[in-house]
Formats: sequence, C-alpha cells, structure tokens
Amino acid sequence: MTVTRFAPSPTGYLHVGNLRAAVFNWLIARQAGGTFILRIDDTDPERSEERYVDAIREDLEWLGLTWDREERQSARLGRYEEVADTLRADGRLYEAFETPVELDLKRKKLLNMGKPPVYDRSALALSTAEKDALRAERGGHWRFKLDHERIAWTDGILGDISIDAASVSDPVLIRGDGQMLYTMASVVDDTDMGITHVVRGLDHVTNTATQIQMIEALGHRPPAFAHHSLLTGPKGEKLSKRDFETSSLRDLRAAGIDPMAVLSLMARLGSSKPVELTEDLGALVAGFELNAFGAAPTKFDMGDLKPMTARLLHAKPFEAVASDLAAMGVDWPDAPAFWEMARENVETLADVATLRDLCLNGAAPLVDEDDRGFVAEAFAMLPEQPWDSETWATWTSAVKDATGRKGKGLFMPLRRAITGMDRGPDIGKLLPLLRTRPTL
RNA sequence: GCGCCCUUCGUCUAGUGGUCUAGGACGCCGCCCUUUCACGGCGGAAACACGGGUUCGAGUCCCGUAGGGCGUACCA
Repeated sequence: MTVTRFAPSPTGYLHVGNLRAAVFNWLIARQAGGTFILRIDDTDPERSEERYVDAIREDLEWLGLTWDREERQSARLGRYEEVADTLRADGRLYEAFETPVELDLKRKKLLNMGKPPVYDRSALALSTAEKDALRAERGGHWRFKLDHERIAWTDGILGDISIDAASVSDPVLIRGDGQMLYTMASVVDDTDMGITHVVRGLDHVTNTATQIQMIEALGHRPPAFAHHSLLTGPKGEKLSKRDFETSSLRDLRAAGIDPMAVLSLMARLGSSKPVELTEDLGALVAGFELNAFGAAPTKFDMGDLKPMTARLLHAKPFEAVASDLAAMGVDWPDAPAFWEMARENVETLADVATLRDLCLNGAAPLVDEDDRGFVAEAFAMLPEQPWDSETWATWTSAVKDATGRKGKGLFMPLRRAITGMDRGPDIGKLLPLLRTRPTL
C-alpha cells in the first residue's frame, strides 16, 4: 500500500515553490491507488496561523489535488513525548544546555579554524550534578545522538547518495521551552502513518540523513526518499521571498490562470518528458514518472502559464466556463454564442472583460485617414439591428460591390473600426452580439 | 570555510566509450492553410562550461578550474 503525504506548515500561502512536493506526492499516491495525506505541520505555534490552514485546503481544492486524510501535528504532541521517552531510554536523546548565543559562538570559532560548524557534544561530558545545576539555572534542550557513520540511501531522483553523519550536528528535537521540533514530529508521523514514499525538496537532503537514523533507532524501515530540485527564476537566479509571495497559488488564480495549466507544467517541468497540456487529471497521473526528473536546478518562468492557460481556454466548451462567465456579468441568453466568439481570443479568463465591454458598449474606432470615407460609406450600408450570423457576409459583399474593395483592404479597416483592435474575434460571430451600432 | 547536489540547443532534457555529421519536446524563424488571430501541415536556425588526463577512440570515465543551487537553526 502506497502512502504519501504533503506536509506544509501553515505559515504562509502555498506557492509554486512548495507546489511541486504536493503535486509529486499526490501523483505517486494516485498512480498506485494509494493514500494521500494532507498533514499540517503546525508545531510552531508562533508562526502557524489558522487562516493559512484554510488557504492551503482551498488552493489544493482549486487544483483538484484531493486528499484522503488530514492530520495535524499540534494534535499529536503527546505522541511525540512518548517517542521522546523511548529515545531517552535508548540513550539516543540527550540533554544539552548551551544557549543560542553560546552555540553561535562555538560555530564561529569552528568556522574560523576552517572546520565545519558541528556541535561538539560537550553536554555528553556533563555529570549528573552539573546537569541538574544547569537545568535549574537555564533549562535544557534535547538532541538526537547521531551514530557517526556514513548514511546512504538510494534516492528516487538523485540516485545513490550518502552523507557523513559526523559532518552534521546532532539535531535538536525538543526546544528548551518544550516545543517539539519538525524533525521529531516528521519522523514520528511518517512512521506512525505508514508513509511509504517521501518526496520533498533538495533542501531536505541533510534532514533525510539524520531522519533515517532516527527512523532506524525507532525500529522502523525508512520510506523511499526522493528529493526534487529547487526552482530558480527564468535566468537561473534564486527565487526570492518576494518572488514566492507574488507566485502564490491565490495570485495565479486571481490572474485567471487555469489550474490545469499549473498542474500540467508542474507534473513535467524538470523531467525528460515533454510538458503536455491536458485537462485530464487521469492522463497526468498515468504519465507521471518520478525518475524522469533531473537533479539540476529547474528554471521556472511564471510567464509560461499564460499561453498554456490560453490554449486550454481555446478548447473549453461553454459549459466548462459558464459559471466563470456569469461571475463576470456575462449571464446573457446569448452567452454561449459570446463564448463561441470570445474563447479563441482570450489569454486568460480575465481577458473576457474586454470582449464583454466591446459587446456592451462598442469600442473606440481605429481608422486611418485614408480609410475614413470608405468606413463611413460601409457603415451607412450596414442594415438596422438585429444582426445574425449572416449579416457580416451579406454586408461585406454589398460593400465590396459598392466600393470595389476586397480582401484585406476591405476587411481590415472594418475590423479596426468596429473593434478598435488589429486582431480579435471573428467579426461574423461578433456582430450579432453587439448591443450598440458601431459609429465613426 | 566545510558538506551534498548540479552544469548538453533560449528552456526542459535524451545520451551509461565507437553510425553523436549529438536526438526529442516547448519556444523562435520561414513557408503552406486561413477574409484577422489561433489551430494544423512542412521546413529551418540553435547546445556537449573550461583545462588536463585515461583510451585506438570521450558528451559519455578520472582529476582540476570556473559557475550555479542547497545545507551547515533551540525554522520548516
């Protein structure tokens, strides 16, 4: 049974940076017919906010990434304490008393000597009496005692990889104030919940090494780990906090980006398989291959999502967008005809507004001085409303006979005068939708 | 500083020593189709970071250099 999880911490909105982990884990679970768990990592009460929990659910639903179960770390604190006791009994969890300032000092000293800033384990040398005194004086925190050996695993994306445990500080699992830390909670959850596959960002590889030891210390077999590359900007620059803030899923949604465009891109970007635009979640699931992804940093261009959305939109039947159109005020009886005219000519749903206004109020005509007389003559020949799907053809052919103009010279000036644009919708389809008669 | 990962067309990549004169996809350019645009069809330009070595032979193996990402928290 395959069980995966997406474990965001509710400290902000979901953005393209953490979306990959969600998509990959979801795809793996769905492909295997397994379970996908949404796990809210809210062990940090100071930074976690309930509104972000709601936002995460909303964004995931928008994308169609449904989850089978929801878990909360804040509800499992007692369980983490139990496991901590086990580790203490096994001598794998030890109390240390350095203050953050002291630790910082030690690190800097090591760094100056050209050595890696690894915790020196001096707490291990403390006598019981010394510990009691320090505990009374300033309280202690708890570290997991790593076995100093090379930790190796076969990564689903990176291949064979290993990290020397001696180059890593013993991770702090419980803070001085008693707060359980991510590393601890994550390990306990993953083992308790039977997680079989963990896909997360490359920034977690060192965590994975220490967590493998913890999992083994608890008598479990580690899940299959895979670490995806991190996204950079289009020029290879690192994505800043600001980039992430402007690339939240909420922003994409507000900009009229189609969720399937996002999913289609995310399921393939950085892999050897071509990005294929699809409306079909099943196709996405079937075509997913984790080991087709590379380890190199992946350039991501937000701009790619617009043309993808456009292509998706061009193919959408009216029923698929009816409610979106209604929300924009296009709840007209001839809304299906409107969509027929509009869909080929919008990049995002947000662009519908322009065409809506064109139908409602007409446009400021665009007319070259040379064409002025011609357009005036043509407009005079335009019959009274209502217009139907034949109007354009009969009208222009009459204008053609009267003026001798044909081809581009006939159609372009009329298009520009009616729509105010050089390119745009099929005028034959547009005419019956116009509420007002075009004027010069 | 130290550790881990990475470096092939603009982009994502195929490539596990010998038809690699480096393949595909997206994008781009051109032509065709089309009373706009788009779609579609056909064609084109476009890449092995650099330097050594191993070898009869290197994009492919080794070393080094340069560059990039990540980590090095009582964050996640």
